This record gives sequence, structure tokens and C-alpha cells, in this order.
Amino acid sequence: MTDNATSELAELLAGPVVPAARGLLGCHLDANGVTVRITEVEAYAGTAGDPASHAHRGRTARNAVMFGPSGYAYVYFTYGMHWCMNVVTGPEGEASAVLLRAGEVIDGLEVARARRTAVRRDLDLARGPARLCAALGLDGAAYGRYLLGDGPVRLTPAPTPVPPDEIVSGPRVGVTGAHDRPWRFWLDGDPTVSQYRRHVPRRRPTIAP
DNA sequence: CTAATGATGATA
DNA sequence: ATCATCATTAGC
Repeated sequence: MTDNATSELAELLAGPVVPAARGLLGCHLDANGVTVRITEVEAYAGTAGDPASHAHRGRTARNAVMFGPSGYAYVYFTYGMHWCMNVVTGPEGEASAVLLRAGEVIDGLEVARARRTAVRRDLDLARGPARLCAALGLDGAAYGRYLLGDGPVRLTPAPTPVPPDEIVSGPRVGVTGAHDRPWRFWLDGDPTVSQYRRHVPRRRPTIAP
């Protein structure tokens, strides 16, 4: 069963990645007993000349789902310890996606707190892409899941649409290239939006004496 | 500021 | 097979 608003969201996700990214703001993501309102996202073009995209160098085992149809979850493991989640957008073969960078926990606070023991304020529960996945209990098991149906990971339209003038954009976080593209979008003034950090090349491990 | 911690993709 | 990199986070 798909209501009108869900159909509209599905259509939006099937289109160009930037409108899709903006449209994901305010949507709800529900998984493993926690619901989050999406407050910050980043757009990534697939093979179409975006050096920061995981799909930039073509299809691999990791990014395979990005090359499929829109509305599916691209979840990846990074830095040896963190999971991050994207929503695949655009037509099949294009491999564009939107990284969910932050959200506000609006349901399942107790569960989220239990998963994020390091956090002091509720605002920090899903403030950051890996934190958002941790709060929602998302990992590799969510890879390739369809998000607009009745599955274990559900993406639902914003209960109240976000006015365009509440959306701010800026450079993406942590990416090495394409800093010129203002493809990070967030809700103006929202306290759950992650702090911007300029990308710094990691220094080589200090040489042992 | 840096350590943690392992998959990934490039190179050979 | 080996190496550098990594869409990050927590804790000094």
C-alpha cells in the first residue's frame, strides 16, 4: 500500500539527486524501534563526474546497490568502525545517492540512548552520519533494503513539508575533492545538524623511535 | 589534537 | 600480496 505522499516521495527520489536530497529533509526514518527526523543530508552524483562519490570509479561489490533503482539503502562501513547510510536516487544505472548526515530522534529515545551511551545530550544522539546509524541500529544488514515499503527500515514523507527557505546549503563534509559543490543541505538553525569540519588529510602515523 | 580499527580499491 | 586511504567519532 502506497499513499499519495509516499508516491510523491518515490518520484522525487527517482529524479535528479539535488531535489531528492532537499526533499529528504524533514522525512522520517524508522528502524529497530527508533524514529528519526532527517535534518541534514549530502548529495552524491554517481558516475557523472563527482570525484567524491563512491560510485565515481564504476560499479564494485560495495557500491552495487547504487547502480540499481532509487529508494534502496546503500549502507557502507568506514574507518574500521562506523556505518553510514544513503538513499539511492535517480534512474537505474546512474548511481547517485543521498547520505543521511544527521537527524533528530523523535521516537524511541530510550532505545537510542541505550545504543549511544557516550552521548550526553539527546540532540547528539543522531548528530552525524555514523551516529545516526548507531542510534537506529543500522548496519550491513540494512544494505540493499527497500525503504518506501513495509520493511524493517522505513522512510516516510515529512508529516509537514519543509518550506524551501528553511533549507540551507554548503560544501560537503569530509570529502577530498569537489569542495566547490554546495551539495550539503540542512535545516536552518536546527541543533541536531552536525558541525562542519573541513577535510584534513590524515597525517601518517608517527614513526616509532 | 589523535588513536582506533578494518574494508576497500589501486598498484604490482 | 601490499599499501594508502577512508562521505567518522570519542576522548584527551
